[in-house]
Amino acid sequence: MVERRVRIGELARRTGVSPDLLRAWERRYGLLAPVRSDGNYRLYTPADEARVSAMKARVEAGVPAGEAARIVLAEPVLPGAADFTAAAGALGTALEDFDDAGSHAALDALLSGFGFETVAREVLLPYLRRIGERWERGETTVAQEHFATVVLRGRLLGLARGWDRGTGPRAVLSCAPGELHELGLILFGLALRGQGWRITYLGADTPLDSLTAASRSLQPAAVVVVALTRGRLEAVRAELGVLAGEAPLWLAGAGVDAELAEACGARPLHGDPVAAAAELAGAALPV
Amino acid sequence: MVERRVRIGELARRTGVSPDLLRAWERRYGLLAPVRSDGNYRLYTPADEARVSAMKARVEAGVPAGEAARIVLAEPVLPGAADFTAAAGALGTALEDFDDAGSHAALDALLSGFGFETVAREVLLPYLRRIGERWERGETTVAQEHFATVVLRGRLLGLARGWDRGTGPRAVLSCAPGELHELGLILFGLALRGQGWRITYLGADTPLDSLTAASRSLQPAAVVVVALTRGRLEAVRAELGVLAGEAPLWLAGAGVDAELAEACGARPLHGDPVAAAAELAGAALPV
Amino acid sequence: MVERRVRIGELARRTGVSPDLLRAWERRYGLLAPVRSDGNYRLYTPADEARVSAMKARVEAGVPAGEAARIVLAEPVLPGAADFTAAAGALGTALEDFDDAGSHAALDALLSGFGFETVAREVLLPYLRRIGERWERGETTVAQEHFATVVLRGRLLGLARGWDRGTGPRAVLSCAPGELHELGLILFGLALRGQGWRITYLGADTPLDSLTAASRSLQPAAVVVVALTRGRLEAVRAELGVLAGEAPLWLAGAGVDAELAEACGARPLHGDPVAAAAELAGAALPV
DNA sequence: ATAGGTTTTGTCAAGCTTTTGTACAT
DNA sequence: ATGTACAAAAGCTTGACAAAACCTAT
Repeated sequence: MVERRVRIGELARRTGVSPDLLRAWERRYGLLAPVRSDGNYRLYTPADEARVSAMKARVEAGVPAGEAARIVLAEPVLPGAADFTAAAGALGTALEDFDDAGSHAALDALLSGFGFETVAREVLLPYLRRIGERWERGETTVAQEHFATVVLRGRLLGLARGWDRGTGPRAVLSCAPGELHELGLILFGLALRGQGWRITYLGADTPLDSLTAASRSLQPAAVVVVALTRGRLEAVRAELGVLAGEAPLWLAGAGVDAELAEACGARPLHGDPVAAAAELAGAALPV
Repeated sequence: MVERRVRIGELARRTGVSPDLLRAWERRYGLLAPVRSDGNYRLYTPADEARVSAMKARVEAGVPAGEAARIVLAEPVLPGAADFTAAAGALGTALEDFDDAGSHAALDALLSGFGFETVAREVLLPYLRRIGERWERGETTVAQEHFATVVLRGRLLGLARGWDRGTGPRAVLSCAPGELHELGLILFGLALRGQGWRITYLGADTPLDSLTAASRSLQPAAVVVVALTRGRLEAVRAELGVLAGEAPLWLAGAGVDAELAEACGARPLHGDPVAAAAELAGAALPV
Repeated sequence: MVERRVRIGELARRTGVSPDLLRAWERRYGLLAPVRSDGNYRLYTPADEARVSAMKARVEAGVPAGEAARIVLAEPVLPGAADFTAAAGALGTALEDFDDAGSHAALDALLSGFGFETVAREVLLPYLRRIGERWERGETTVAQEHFATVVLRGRLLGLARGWDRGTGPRAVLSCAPGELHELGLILFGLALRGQGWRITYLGADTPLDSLTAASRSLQPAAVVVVALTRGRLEAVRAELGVLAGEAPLWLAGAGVDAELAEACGARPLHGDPVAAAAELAGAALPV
């Protein structure tokens, strides 16, 4: 295993603790003992990052720095998977570090210790939200977001294997034409699968006629179209209306509102993907 | 295989890294070792391009260039395609070595690459069969088998989480009293879940009154009792008869034959757990 | 366990009692006896915070300060949590109803909100104790207990994933031959993992030769054997003596007493699984 | 409650070194 | 293409400082 090591400035950026303070914590409390590069630069590992984050959290909670350091140092270096927040933090760190193996390990720990819905709601959705916000503020690099997306999508699709089998009601899922963000849609599908539904997944940027063809051929109990911006749906408002005439159509995502849904003859889903899946499962069955 | 090779300008254009910098990375960190053309031009392969992209992504994420190069060079050029037999072999080795984490990693590789039913049929069932044969021949249990059973059981129960949700028919699964081998029953449950059923799992060594109580409370579409030896079932033949009177009872495992099942008023299931699950799903639904 | 301690200002902010008054209560009534830091600062524990809150509530209710202090000092310190009891109750209900998914959801809520050790101590151990008492009184097993045990076991083994990784000392855990109650052993393993140990888990009903083989192959810092009844251990007393000769052997569970342990050349562990893990971690390390 | 002294802790400065992308001459 | 050079950015160490928080005693 090759350690991912960063210098003090990067650690400072990631943790929000200034380089000066990091050095002070090292000098005064022995909080960190980074190895040095040839040029005598400090090199920090992800475990160090976890320590600093823990320290910072305690200090912000009002614990004196010296005490916080004592506590952090007394804790085992490797927290067991039994610790939810630690595992969630490890996932974030691994994704930031382009650490493919580490990301998978952290996800494994989370998913084997906790239910999928909890992991989705408490870890994955907040992470997606954070990426979105950072992207808006221009803080995250394209490469980083891309890496995280690829890792998560691959992993979630792995979980999704065989999700179209069984005897439950069937749902056909797609992103609106032009809409490329599909992680939320996959989470939605997995949550719905957890309720016993069968999923037919068409993925990102699905042309409306593909969707209509699938709908005609499968006669699903629900057709779901997701869009993060309103424009994507308005552009195909007419076709959606046609589709709604022949299948139970649901619209989801931030680009949806009640007015638009009604205009299409569709029904809106609300909230995050996990909540929306519960809403659909509750509402569609009695029909 | 003839490599498609490009010159430095083209590589720079593709990766967004200037030619000067590419040369600097080669000189300082040995990141690349391109072959030379007749005119002493550098010629790069797709693997080189992958290296440069990985390097660039890390540097943009804040990792110092020297560190990034060290990491990129330490990684295998192409992450080996998941090879089924290799992963299966790794699983066997890890289980022999009492290596919990290694076993999980191997199982992860198998399950993320090949789907549950394949893994069950090609790896887990043969393993169970081998244990069963040894046991039949009266060979003393090999020490590692105990560990392996515990690891696999924990892992499969992890896959099983939430398997009673949904709208499908419900099955209540149990081992006969005294029967401790439950791996097969878990595989059976997972295969049945794959068919859309809901599973209530009572596990090894289930007292008959526990089973009867669960059956009354849940009114399942099937109650399944497993035993590897005939004696376990004969010992509770009377109670099984009572249970069969109030619920659809199925018997499975090597300890079952048609005569015994009939005598109890139950129906037999045949073959390995995956096959038996298919049989139950096919036979129980039309009822 | 490392205490989280705060200084007087933070305690004042948290309780709404001024630093001056806190010092006065200490001087006049001996309400608190905080330890001092190197620089002679007072350091308060969460128990102190509970005391101050109780004191404040009484004073505001009109009780004279001296009287209030006397009452508070006579009371045991117990921090309560309403959220916690609600989630614990939901778990109990779901387990009673054979509701697998509901049980997992309740466990998710507990584990992600309160941390493993708290949940173990406040929910799971009392549950085990209740089962144990019923069993001792010879009451027939309630059907639900069987289901509950299976669910909890699967869940805890999920949390245990990867618990043999890391660099800490290694422990090999097993139930004595014939001993089928393994929930306590898993809790013990998880608590020990929380102390930084690596765990190799052999589970219920472990033949002595399996245990010996694992011990020889892994050379652990501790081998632990659990039994709830004394007979299980006496039946293998000779083999335990041999094992104790080649590895540090510890015995735990209600079936252990000092005399028996000494006769085997082993050392006894006391109290519930979490306490026993702390005992082992404290005693085995200096060796 | 105030006064006067001590401890804690985040921040800064000066002077020097290392890293790393880019530039230029041959 | 090669080899050398350069300069901006980032780091290192030592030492110090000052605001906030805390102590005791009156």
